[in-house]
Amino acid sequence: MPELPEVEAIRRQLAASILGRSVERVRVHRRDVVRDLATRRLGRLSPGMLGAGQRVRRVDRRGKQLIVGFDGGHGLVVRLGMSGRIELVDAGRRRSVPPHRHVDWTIETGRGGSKLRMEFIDPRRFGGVHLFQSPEDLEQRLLVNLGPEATTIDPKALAARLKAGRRPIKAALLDQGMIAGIGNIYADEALFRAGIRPDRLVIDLDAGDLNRLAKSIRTTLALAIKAGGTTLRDHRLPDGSPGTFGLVHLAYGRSGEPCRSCGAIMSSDLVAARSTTWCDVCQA
DNA sequence: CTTGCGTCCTGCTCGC
DNA sequence: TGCGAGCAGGACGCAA
Repeated sequence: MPELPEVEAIRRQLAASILGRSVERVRVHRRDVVRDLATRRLGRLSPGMLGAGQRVRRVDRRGKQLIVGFDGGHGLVVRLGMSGRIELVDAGRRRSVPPHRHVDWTIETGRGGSKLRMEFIDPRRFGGVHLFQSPEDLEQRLLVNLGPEATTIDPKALAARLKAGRRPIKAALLDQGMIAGIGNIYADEALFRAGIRPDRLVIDLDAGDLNRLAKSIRTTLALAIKAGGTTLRDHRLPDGSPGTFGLVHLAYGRSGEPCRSCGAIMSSDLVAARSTTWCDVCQA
């Protein structure tokens, strides 16, 4: 499940390979993954709307969203959802078509005619490709409801955003309008590192809690990005390699196992309708 | 307004 | 061994 670290690791590989390159061809194999209101506004979906015939001018990220921009300021936002991934392969290499490959882009590399193929693959189809017409359209329509970036969150911004909500802190962390980029894995990891139980109500957190939480969010995400994210099953970097952060998870997926800090058996339950794991001793 | 819950979708795991 | 139920969850729509 790609969260901020997975998307950022993907973005870095992608940018290194396709930034400044020309898109020769775009093929949409499943129209309904191109989910965009703009499509309806603009009428027909054309390859040019997905970058065909243009250069890649930006490869950015906001929260969990991957942003690819083309000449003229238009572009697309890839949401990976649960099982989505971006694969980058040599277009000349013979290989079987991966199942659930919904869109692919053929990209010129400028080196002796070899070409790359970028593929959007998403079995569960919780993800999709959203089109924007300009940087303003991107900001105002696709990114407008996102809170501040989790990678750089500070205690003040965190407190201002959370206010005094009467819901579990984990539910607030999963809310992209509060902070952008955190999902189920990194919510559990950050809360463990901050020593805060996931079911603590936001209103019950004090300044010390928020300080530790903001810091743990930043450090957890930084470490995870460096590791290429967490590969449970689906996540792969564009070159096919897995992320290795799962090897050093302290909370997520460790229900019933000994706490890596104190040795107590890790507890788990549903919080915010998501499976949640924590340590009763280390988190208060 | 805030919060909570059902829905989408496929593939994997588990139990009988 | 085979098969069906249960589970995983990001974002969104709707209800209270």
